[in-house]
Amino acid sequence: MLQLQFRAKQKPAPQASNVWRLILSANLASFLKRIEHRTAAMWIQVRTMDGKETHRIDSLSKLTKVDELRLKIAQLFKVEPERQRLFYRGKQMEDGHTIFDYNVGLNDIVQLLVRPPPAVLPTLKDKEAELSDSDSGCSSTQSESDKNSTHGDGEAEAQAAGTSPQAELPGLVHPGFGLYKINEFVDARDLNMGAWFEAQIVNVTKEADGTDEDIRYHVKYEDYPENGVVALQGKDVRPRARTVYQWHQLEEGMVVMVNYNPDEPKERGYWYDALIQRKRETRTLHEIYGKIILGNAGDSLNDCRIMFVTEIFKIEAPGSTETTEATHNSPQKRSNGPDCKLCKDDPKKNCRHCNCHVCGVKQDPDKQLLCDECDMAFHTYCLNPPLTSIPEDEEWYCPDCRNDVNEVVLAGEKLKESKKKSKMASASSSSQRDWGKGMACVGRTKLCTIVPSNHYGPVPGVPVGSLWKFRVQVSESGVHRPHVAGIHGRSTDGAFSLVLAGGYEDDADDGNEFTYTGSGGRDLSGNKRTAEQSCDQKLTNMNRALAMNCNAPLNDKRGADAKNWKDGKPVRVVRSSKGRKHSKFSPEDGNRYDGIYKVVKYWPEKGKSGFLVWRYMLRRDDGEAAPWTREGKERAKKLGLTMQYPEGYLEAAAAKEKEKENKMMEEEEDEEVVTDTPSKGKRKRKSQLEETKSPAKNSPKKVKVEKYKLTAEQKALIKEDELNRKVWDEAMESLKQGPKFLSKVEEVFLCICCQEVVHRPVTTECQHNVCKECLLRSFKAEVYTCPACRHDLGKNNPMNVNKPLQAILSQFFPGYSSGRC
DNA sequence: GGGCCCGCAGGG
DNA sequence: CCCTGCGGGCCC
Repeated sequence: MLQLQFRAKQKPAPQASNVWRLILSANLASFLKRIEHRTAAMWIQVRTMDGKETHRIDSLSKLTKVDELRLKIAQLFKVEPERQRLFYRGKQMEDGHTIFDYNVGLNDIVQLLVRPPPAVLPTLKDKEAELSDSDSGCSSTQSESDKNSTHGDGEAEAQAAGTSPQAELPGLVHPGFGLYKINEFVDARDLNMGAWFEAQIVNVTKEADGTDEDIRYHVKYEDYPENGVVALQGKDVRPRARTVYQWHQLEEGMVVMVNYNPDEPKERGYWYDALIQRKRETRTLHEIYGKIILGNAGDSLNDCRIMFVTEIFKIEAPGSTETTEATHNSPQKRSNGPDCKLCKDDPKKNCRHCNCHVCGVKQDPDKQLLCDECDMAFHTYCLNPPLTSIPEDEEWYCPDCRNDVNEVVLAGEKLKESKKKSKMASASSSSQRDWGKGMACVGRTKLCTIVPSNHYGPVPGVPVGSLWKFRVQVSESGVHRPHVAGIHGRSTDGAFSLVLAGGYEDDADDGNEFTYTGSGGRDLSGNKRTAEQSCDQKLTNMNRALAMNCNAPLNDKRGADAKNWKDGKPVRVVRSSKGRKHSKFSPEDGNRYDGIYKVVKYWPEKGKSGFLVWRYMLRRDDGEAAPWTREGKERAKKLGLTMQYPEGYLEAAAAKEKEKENKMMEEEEDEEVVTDTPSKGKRKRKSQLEETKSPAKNSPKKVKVEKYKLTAEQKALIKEDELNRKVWDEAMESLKQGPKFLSKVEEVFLCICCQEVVHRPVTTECQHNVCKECLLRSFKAEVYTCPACRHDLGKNNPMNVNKPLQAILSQFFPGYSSGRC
């Protein structure tokens, strides 16, 4: 069964480099000390299409150009830049753009497809050469067919002139074996590119004593008569696709046939099989992302946006053509399909999509200009000012596209600038500064799903004393989600968490109790995140949210004191090492979760700045010992709580360190040659590194982790869940790993469809757990098999919710079901 | 060491 | 969509 690569953010297990392995086994503490203030820059993963080879590429910036990336790839994969085709989320990456342009995130995977060596490339024009990388010769260019379908009036002609299967309909002849009859309309695969084309069986043959596998179907491709007749095996032929899925029938995990263009992902392309990986739906937007299956070698493109979601076909089962209606009568041609999806080609309807983009009126097609950028049509007389004649230039851009100089410049390139990006500071700023390295501007690579973002109280599995190097990791853990902001909350509800980072001098902290200052009252112009206090704060937004936690009616004039402070809403508190200047309770490094606090009172006051600020007093109310107490320290030791770094961060930092050492060595050698006076200082450094690398010595102390303790009730529920005995056995193995046990439970009870912990779980007879909701969706789409293993579940499956499992999961992850059906 | 200023996430 | 923000790395 295929393992879904979910959300494209799921990271592969890092492949520890040799350097790293050595360093791991050496003196970790001294190494960390050395790199702790060194930035790891940015890193990503590059993987070959077949998934067989993966390398981490270090020392990148988001501003690194694709060209430079190729050089690094060339070193690691031994593939010349010219032969690298790089794909990210289905887009082919082109030189001249940055990896930021393609939205490549930290530790994301870029796919590498290796072109055949230049010698075997036929000498074609550029565009065709590009296509023929994978093309076997079914090569009318795609752009050609596109053009046909955009010229409204030429269409009828083109269709009439094309092969019309209806015209002379030869009868079906059954050869006596095989699944398809002679003259039957089928889809046939192009073996090289993996796409499916409409074809017709002209003959079926089999060797005298051959088996079914030896049957050859001789087909001719309808649109490529020049290819002649091709003999194909059964697996490369199938009944002509005839069922279009409705939007609601599509779901993650289905394998379907879609139209996709690997070279121009936004354009119409060929028909490929695809595994649906993600389905997104908002009020205005329907998106499907899938893994495009390219060829026999198993090559595939991950996470490709399918542009034509209204033309997703069911893959017909082999030989399922007994109801020969569809295959005998004129099957509708897919690629030439005229339809404007908006007006359904109704000639009486005005349509701004397939006709004049200004008036939509379907008249004067000969006076409609097509924009070379957006492909929309415009009546010459609808333009402002109107054009009196057709312009002579080859290219013409409509007013919308022409106004934006950037877009025109980019036209014809592989990447179209997104509106969002064009509004970003980096698009307009002329600054030469490289902001793209390190952790300042990266996004999350994980999302906490075990509690919703509006969850109050502790996050299950995250003990007091947990320590993260960067705020973005605290966000990923679910403890404090905003990247920068100090308070997370909703003004109509309350605050969920806050961070003490010494941002406000007024604040005082004695561990169990601290005062905190609200946000706002600062001038953030100039794209800043913090600034001097420059006007009064108001009790709105996050300030109001935090006030809502206080057990007292809200008062935005004078503040309020809690009646019973412990009855207020709980706030998760994180202390950052930045608070050290003012508070000795801050951690030495990173960000530490210190437990639950409550708002005792809040009031407005004139701050040191002279402006009014809102102030809050919070007091600790948590059963777990505070990290700075002796008990808390012991507990942290038992649980093995150590600084957590982003995945791949230390490896990347180690690699960078090594690179630096190498460079230093080179320089040193140069010096030696020239001056013959080796620098002792540098020599010393090198030998220190060798020491650090040498194994055996100082292997890190094994920390004994406290076992995760199950309550009697939890034990009973697990026992009651007999259907999952094996799964629980596996999970219980992790009890000895303390808090990691909960991660294990999360992992083994992940729903294969939605990739979250199963909710209202149905345990199938094939021993898999799926959310009832997900299973219902599948059945609604008439897919009656197990989403995990495709075992037939039967149309009338009772879908009983596994009650003990639901109960135990709710205990481990309280609140995880909120927001789910 | 200190000023500058970037994307990202989240709320509204 | 726009606004906000107790990060974090660059560059002087």
